[in-house]
Amino acid sequence: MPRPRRLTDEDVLDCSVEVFRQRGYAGASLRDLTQATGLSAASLYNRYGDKDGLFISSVNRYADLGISERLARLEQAADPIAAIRQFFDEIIALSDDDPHHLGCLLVNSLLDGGAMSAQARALVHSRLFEVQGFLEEQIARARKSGALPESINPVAMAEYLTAAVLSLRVLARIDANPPQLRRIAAQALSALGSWN
Amino acid sequence: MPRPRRLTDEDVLDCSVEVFRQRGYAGASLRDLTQATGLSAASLYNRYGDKDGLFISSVNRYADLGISERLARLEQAADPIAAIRQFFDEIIALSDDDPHHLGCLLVNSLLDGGAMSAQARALVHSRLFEVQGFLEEQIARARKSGALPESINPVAMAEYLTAAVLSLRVLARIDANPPQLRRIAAQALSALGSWN
DNA sequence: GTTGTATTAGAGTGATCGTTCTATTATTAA
DNA sequence: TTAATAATAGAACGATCACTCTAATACAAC
Repeated sequence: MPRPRRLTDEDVLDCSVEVFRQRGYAGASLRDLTQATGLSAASLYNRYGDKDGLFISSVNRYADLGISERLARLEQAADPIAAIRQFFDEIIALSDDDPHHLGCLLVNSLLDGGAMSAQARALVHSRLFEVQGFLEEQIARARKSGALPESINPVAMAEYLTAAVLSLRVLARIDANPPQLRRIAAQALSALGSWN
Repeated sequence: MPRPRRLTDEDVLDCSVEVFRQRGYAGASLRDLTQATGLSAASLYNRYGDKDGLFISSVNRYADLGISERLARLEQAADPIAAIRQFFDEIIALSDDDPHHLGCLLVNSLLDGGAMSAQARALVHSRLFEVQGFLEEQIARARKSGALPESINPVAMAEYLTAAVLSLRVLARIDANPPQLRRIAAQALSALGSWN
């Protein structure tokens, strides 16, 4: 019976995600956010409570689409090594299709010094490290199937590849070109075997 | 003939560097900065012009001590490969001795969305990529001396190792432990040869 | 229609932002 | 001493901050 929402949550959050990626937590003002989303301040506060709540919802929206969905799809692959390589390819494609160098909301927010809540900070951390869990799982799968030697430690290798992903996302925020990102990814992935 | 300064530039900037590392550009308020440095707002503005000027001076102070001085010293080493390994060791030692996880001012600022000037942003970029220049030079030296094979491309390898440094500094900002950083560094450095 | 309810726009809240002004202080050259 | 000069402290500036209040609005159930 109530008046219907003019904008869906998805539309609103997709806009706020862009603002937070561009300006960071402290740098994104409520004016920026209302202008970008098209929602008035009152509406934003009714829906999300406060700026921190909007940020948390934005992080979840970003991670659901950019990470969880992607990882769930890639986990279906028959070949775990191919899944890892595909993941790196997609990360680079993301960076390639980012003309304004917004970078990754999670990586940007990791380093962000703004006064976000401890809850928001923990969320950023945990959503980002879904990637490490995925990598660990695929490496363990590959080891079990014999595609990777027993001598490889899944935890250590996943840590290493996660670090490589972090660096790719940092470089995407600045001026790195796709060929450079591909070279770096190939070098990092060579730790998994010589057929790169 | 003028009244002498109560605090030296070095003292002031060492304090402002800490604030900017902790809070970022947008997150560091003038109140934070005056409290940390012990200088009144008027004094800060007389010396550095505005917040952006103070930030630029802070970045230069940080990079002079943390990067330029370090690289100049390591460039004196007889063995370029050892110089590179030593550089990674020192980066990890820095991260180890960072109980509040301030991280690297340059890397943090790279991703910072705050409204710093284009000049400040360019400065951060150029000071950080002194590292890549150093790595490239050492790799070229090692190749010339036969310590590295001709097949290694100095530019690509320097890009790769710089990416590894970026990831180490990102991890230092969060919760990475020294052994993890050492494992990641060793894996990255293994690209230079098998004696890691 | 009427009623009930969530949504909305827009003005308004005190607090804090970066910045500047005023007046005072501390020092040295003359 | 005195004059000249830069540094200082602290109050004050308008602007903007995150946030809230008030009223009007738009819809569904009845």
